[in-house]
Amino acid sequence: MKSQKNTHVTLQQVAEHAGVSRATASLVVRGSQNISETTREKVFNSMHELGYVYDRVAANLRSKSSTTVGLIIMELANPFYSELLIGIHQTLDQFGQTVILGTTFDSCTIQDRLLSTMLEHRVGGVILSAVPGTSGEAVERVRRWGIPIVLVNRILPGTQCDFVGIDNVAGGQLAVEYLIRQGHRRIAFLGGLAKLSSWQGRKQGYDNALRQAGLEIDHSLIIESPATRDCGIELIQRLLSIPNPPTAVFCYNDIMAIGAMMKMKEMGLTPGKDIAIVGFDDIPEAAIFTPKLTTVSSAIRLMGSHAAALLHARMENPDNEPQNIVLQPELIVRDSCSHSLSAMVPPLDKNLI
Amino acid sequence: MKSQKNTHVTLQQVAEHAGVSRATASLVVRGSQNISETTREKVFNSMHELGYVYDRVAANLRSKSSTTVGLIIMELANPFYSELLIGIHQTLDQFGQTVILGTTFDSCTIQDRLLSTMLEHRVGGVILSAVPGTSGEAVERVRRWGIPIVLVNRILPGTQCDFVGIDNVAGGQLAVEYLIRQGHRRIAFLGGLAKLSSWQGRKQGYDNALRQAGLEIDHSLIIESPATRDCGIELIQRLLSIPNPPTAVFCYNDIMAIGAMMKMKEMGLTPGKDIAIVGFDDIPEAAIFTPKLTTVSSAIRLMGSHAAALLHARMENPDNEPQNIVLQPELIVRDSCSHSLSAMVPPLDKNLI
DNA sequence: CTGAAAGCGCTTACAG
DNA sequence: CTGAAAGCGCTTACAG
Repeated sequence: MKSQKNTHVTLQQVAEHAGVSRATASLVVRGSQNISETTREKVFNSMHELGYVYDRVAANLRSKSSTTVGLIIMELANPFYSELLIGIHQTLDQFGQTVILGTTFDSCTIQDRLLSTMLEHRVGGVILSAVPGTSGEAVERVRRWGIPIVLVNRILPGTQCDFVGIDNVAGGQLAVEYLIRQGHRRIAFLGGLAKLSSWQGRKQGYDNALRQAGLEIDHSLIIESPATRDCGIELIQRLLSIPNPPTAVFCYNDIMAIGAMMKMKEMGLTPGKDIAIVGFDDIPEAAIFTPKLTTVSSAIRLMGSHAAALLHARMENPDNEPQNIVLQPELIVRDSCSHSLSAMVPPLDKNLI
Repeated sequence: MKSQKNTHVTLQQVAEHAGVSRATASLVVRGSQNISETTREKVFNSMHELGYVYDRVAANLRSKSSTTVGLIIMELANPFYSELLIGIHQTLDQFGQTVILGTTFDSCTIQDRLLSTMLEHRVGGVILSAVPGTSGEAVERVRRWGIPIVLVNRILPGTQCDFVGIDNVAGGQLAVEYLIRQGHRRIAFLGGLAKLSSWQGRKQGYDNALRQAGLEIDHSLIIESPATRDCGIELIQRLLSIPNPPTAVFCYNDIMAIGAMMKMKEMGLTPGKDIAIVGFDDIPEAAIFTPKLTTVSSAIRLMGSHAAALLHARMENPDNEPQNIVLQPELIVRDSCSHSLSAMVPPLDKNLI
């Protein structure tokens, strides 16, 4: 009657209206089996008539459950993370969980604050792409509360934890082997911070490929930097002005590769023709740039999807063994490294192949 | 002592440990002024010693408040929306609010479901980029629950609601006037769905600019479509094969413009030289593409930031007049439309300028 | 299948 | 500044 301004209808009121007890109404809302068809209908009718809205927050409090998951990433502006969010959000949605988002900008302080906030919000679990240098204590604090945590993309040494990531070694190797097959001998590894586990992996793959081809590692061709576009722009310039510049560049990630290619074009160079470029991640931008970027796919959405599934499994079964999911990368060949350079480089020693 | 597996510490226990009442402890946690320094310290010490974590969910339930905001957008894969999310998330963060995200994929059914979920989660407010064709009833249902709602980017006719968006008419006019000044006379308006308020605005701006220059509107140059990259690819092809093709194209948004330019390059055409292209939104990709896309900025992050601020203001002051924030667009001149075409087109009649 | 009671962890008055 | 009591909206046993 007086439902002009829907003053909050409670389950209590629904029960009274339907002529049943609160407990019964509660069972109906939660879809219990042991309720007669007629009772169920009576309750549903009352719900609709009164405009009832289930209060998940109250329910969660009482039953000590949770329908939210905390996601902590570096920043949204990086397409890698928005893709990751897409994957995570999509599969969490299927489990009826909603995500609470936090961005660290790679600051440990912010990450600590976010972790606290998530605990205060009683999240059912946390998906964390950890700031490099995160202490094991930080994740322990969360788990001591009985809140499961899965690490994504970035490994945390010394922590027994569910993890999902890409095989960076294989990825790096894939990229550099390809460049070698294209005839390149001087191949740079550009950008990324050496403290990141993903950098170490990719670098390892780079080393492996070079070594297997009998090529020497020239440390002047390996330059560290934050993995930003601007650094890509800056580093390629530096790299091309050294006495004996590389003919190919394996970039730490696509963002850097795109920065590098932009600068090259500005310098009058044609990426893929004058210098070969390979990226890592396969962000959407890689396919729209000219030339289209040859890159190693990180299967980002899939990674997100796995992270969500892993967390869900862990929430159901807290005491299982920690799982490690390592996705296999794939080389996506596009236009940023053609054969045209092979003429200028000497063939490999026969005995090495 | 037994804090191995931190069994949930409650405020009750903190109070006991500190030798104060529950009420006092509660006041301390919330930072009340009327507490003596010594009491405050005692309580804080106990909190740390016991490893207490404030339960925001319980607090919100009791005090009928909320620290979450629902955000409903079309999809995350569209850079426009991830930029919007960045703006919203950032300023909501400053207000201590966290966002619960939902994506509609432009389906009314999904949107209704999301709205319900948000209500069940007791969000303190909703920021909605509404599916075209959303009934006013849907937003009324939310507001009847006393939950404020702000519309972002897409207007909803007949709804009295806070709103923040861009001046699409001015934006369209800016773009087309620029093309006319560059010497173009046959200018297409490519893509977008006519049912979207933003399409109608941009189209209006297009009409205005043409009319003011004394140019006729040729309806064969106006093609509707979903605002996707693939449609951009498809439409440009169709547009260029008509008997008297345009020399310039104003695209509904940047995504379509990029699709169109990709196709043109594939066809051996140089965007900006053979045909001028202007986009709308200024997504990050616009600055990366070759040629760099000349476009109308939607000030996306700012829009998100305003939406968050508006919602916050409304939550504080539910009974104020609904506010309308209309951002002024800006033309970002880059490389996708040069002067080089001006030679091929006749000058404007003098009496029209 | 139902009802009465207790409780999730906090805040809200209100009397001291 | 403090304590005892009630209550936010729900779920959980448990006896019928």
